[in-house]
Amino acid sequence: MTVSTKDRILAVTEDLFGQHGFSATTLRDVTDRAGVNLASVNYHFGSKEALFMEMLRRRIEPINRKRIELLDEALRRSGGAPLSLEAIWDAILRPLGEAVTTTDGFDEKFLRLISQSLVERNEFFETAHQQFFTEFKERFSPELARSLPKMDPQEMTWRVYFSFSAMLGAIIQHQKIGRWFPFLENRGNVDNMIDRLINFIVAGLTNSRVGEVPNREEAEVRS
Amino acid sequence: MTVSTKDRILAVTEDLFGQHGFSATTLRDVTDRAGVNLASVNYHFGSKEALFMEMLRRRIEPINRKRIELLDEALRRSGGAPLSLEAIWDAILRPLGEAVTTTDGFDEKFLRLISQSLVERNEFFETAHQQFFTEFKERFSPELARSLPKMDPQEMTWRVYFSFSAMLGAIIQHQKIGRWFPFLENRGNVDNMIDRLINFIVAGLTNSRVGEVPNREEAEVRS
DNA sequence: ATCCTGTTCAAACAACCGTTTAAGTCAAGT
DNA sequence: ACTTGACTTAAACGGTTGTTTGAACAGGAT
Repeated sequence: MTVSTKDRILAVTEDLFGQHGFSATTLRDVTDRAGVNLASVNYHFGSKEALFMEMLRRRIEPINRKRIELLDEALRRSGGAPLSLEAIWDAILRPLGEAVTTTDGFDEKFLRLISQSLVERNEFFETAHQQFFTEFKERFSPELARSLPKMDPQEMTWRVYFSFSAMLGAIIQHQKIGRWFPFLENRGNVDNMIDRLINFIVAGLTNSRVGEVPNREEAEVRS
Repeated sequence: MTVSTKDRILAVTEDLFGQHGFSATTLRDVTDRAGVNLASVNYHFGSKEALFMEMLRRRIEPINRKRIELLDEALRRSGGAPLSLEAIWDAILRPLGEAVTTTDGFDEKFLRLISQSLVERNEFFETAHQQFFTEFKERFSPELARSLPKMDPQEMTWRVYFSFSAMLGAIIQHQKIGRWFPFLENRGNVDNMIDRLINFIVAGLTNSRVGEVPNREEAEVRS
């Protein structure tokens, strides 16, 4: 089976963008590695920018579609009753987890691609992420509010922000996890990491303490 | 008072690197904006890479130095007794907070600089961050273990990883906070955000639940 | 006055960038 | 057989890149 020039270019672009970012990736790098002619990029995509936009769009859209699907499905099963925080964050994290999973663990190339796209200062890259967040605010935010009805909205917003920070930070830093914590078990198990991340996030969201940090010096005994 | 050519270059480099990253920042951009001659970069720093390394080194080193100082100080006050988790994370987060604070709130330029440096694939940039983590593992990690003596080391490591993810994610995503949550109060208050982040992290670290997510559908009632 | 050292300057260097061009290929449609 | 349209190709385009060069400048020491 032969792969089309277009797909060959897109595949290589994913790799190189994840490794070096937009500016440092040259079209000659892409076309040489893909084994296609330099001009075919401008022929099929119009420009370098359009190529990278198309590459990112193809990767991000399915994830967000799956997220909405999982949320709808959970709501259907609950009969419209408020969901558990675990179910909500499962719908957010599991499609992302699937997208970054290969047959043998994490897809480091794709993780780097996401990291780069989050930092890249470019109109499309920002609107692409912005688009997910409007979806999130409209669909997931009300569900979180229904599941934590007694929480102050301002406090809730901060905690949701930190939850997202933990999620995105975990992705961005993932390539360093092996170097930082070489003895960590289950490093390659995506579902295991997501389970642990959900536990961490839910604990932060349901924390009973509000306001300033007491910041006494001595430790209280904790289990 | 006149500012030296070297310092003028470094200041502009910080700005432009934060805005566009390493590759997309040209030396002509830097020297034009700084009002100095193009060749002065290679004269004072040797190369473009060396310039960016020096720029980052000058910014990161004081933060890590201050972190160790705060930890030592807290241990002196506690007489060597185990510290509260809040005190430990205060030592980690407060120097970072100071570094990204100007007279009127967050220093977005510097936040972007850190974000870029975390994703940039470059030998020095990686060893610079690596350096902090060896320091962290040798000094902060044992203190965390002393403060949570009953916790399984593997579980602890995962939670520390997520804590760092939340911290770095909060920095990287900070530029988007206004667009995502326009009605969020206290957005510009650095200390306030750090207080909230410490609460979030400590809740995640002290979470009593371990293992797989139960993931039932209906919400339990939470305060 | 002369030399020395550190710095600045305009100009040029070769290499590389994204994009365009025009000719060439090849299979399907008539 | 001929035409059409989609695609590929090598070569060139003008512009920009980081770096180097050698002359010019300034100020203190000899």
